[in-house]
Amino acid sequence: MKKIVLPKKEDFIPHLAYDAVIFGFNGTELKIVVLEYQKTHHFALPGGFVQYNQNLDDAVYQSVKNRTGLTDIQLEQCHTFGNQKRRNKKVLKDICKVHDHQINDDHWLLDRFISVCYYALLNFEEVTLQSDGLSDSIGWYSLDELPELILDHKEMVSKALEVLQKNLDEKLVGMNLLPEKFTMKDLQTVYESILQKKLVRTAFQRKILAKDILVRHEKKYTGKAHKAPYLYSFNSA
Amino acid sequence: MKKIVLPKKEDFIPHLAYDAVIFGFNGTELKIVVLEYQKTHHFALPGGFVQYNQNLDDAVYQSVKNRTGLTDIQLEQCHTFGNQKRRNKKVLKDICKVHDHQINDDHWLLDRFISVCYYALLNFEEVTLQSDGLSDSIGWYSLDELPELILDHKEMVSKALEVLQKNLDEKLVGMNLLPEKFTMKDLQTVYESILQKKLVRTAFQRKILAKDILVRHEKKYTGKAHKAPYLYSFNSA
DNA sequence: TATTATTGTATCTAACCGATACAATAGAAA
DNA sequence: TTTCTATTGTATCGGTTAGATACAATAATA
Repeated sequence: MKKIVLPKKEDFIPHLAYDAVIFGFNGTELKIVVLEYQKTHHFALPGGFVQYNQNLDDAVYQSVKNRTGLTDIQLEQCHTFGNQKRRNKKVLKDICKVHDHQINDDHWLLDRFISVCYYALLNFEEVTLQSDGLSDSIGWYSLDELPELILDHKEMVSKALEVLQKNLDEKLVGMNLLPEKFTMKDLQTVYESILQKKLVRTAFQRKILAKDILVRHEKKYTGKAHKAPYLYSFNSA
Repeated sequence: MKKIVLPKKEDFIPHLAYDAVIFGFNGTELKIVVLEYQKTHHFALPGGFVQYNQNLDDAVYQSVKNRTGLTDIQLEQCHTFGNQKRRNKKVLKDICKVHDHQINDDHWLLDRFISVCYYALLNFEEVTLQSDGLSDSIGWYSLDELPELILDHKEMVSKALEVLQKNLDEKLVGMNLLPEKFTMKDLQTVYESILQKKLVRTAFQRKILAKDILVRHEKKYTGKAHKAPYLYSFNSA
């Protein structure tokens, strides 16, 4: 078991954390990044702490970038969770125990934390997930197959999805979740997995085309025995 | 000039504040509460700090309650402002100077603060505004007659209004802004001042009545020479 | 060449909104 | 009392939009 190094108190604003619900689309369904603290069976959203000389937004962006290797990330703030019971006592102690690391009861990470939750949208295919210094494993999970998450992280996922749904029609959400070129069906599947309901194909196509946000390219021949769909890209770039 | 007492470091979570955009409706237009630190010409949103054993939401609620004397308040979180430049140095020093109060450069209130912004909706007529220990004056201001506000408080007002607009159709916003009984015109004026645009009278009435959220009561005779409108109340209580 | 699944688009209908019209007031003016 | 005026409540017409249905145009297979 590798030695772990906890974040140092003097580097970060105390009692303040952030967590990110990182959404990716694998072509079929929406997935989010969840990490597991090794051997402890504690699952959590990726998160971190804010340095004294760092903007909150930048801290979150850096963290998501480090976790995923990507720089093209759509970040939106969802909600700040400030319940006084938000503390990591058991989780952190378990982690330290597993790693044979001494931790005092008055360690700053055992205190109460306020956490600002963000969602991130990015291109699933380009991601290579990186574990961090706390030596955890990390992976993609479907929304309906999430493991039990620590603290209020489950609530964060709900809130993130809720905010994402509200933003869907005005924020060109597909842009960061899809590859450069995609079919109308791809886009519809993205919408359906975010809204968690089926959409009417013909009405969806009509509505999206009327928005005038797509450029139509060549057809995509999949080898299947039916009419080939057009490829599209977003024209807003 | 009265002696001031600054909040004590040991009572509150450092670097964490909240601010509230308190909306009231005076029958004609939307107003918000702004306070002025006496003689310093610094105007600010009412805000405060979170105690170690206090939920964030509760802290904000208590603060708004203390400022307004009301308990029936609709509170919604808008956004958390985390720019590293958010510090009150000049403002606080000016206040202390005016009050002949010594403050050290390393005072905790001079540090960087992250602030969680909320909006509050309440019944304008029932409010009696209370100044607080920092000995400031406090009053209602129209959105289009706001004085210059400290830090990013102007941005907070914009964000609050934006979130309020988004919530307008699903959150029964009128309930806390209007008295128990009100006319259709009153409700329409509330909607118009929030959305900052004129609405079509007949369509508005039709839409609201179709929602089935109002109970119709007796007519309201204003003494004017025209048909008297009905009074309504919300039925969701 | 016929078959099959899928795509792109047109058409029909129901719901909804803005615009318009108009009757029903409540009080003032004549 | 009668007339007048401003406002309110509601009905109706026309345009827009979404769901439902229909159907032609494929791309590969049988």
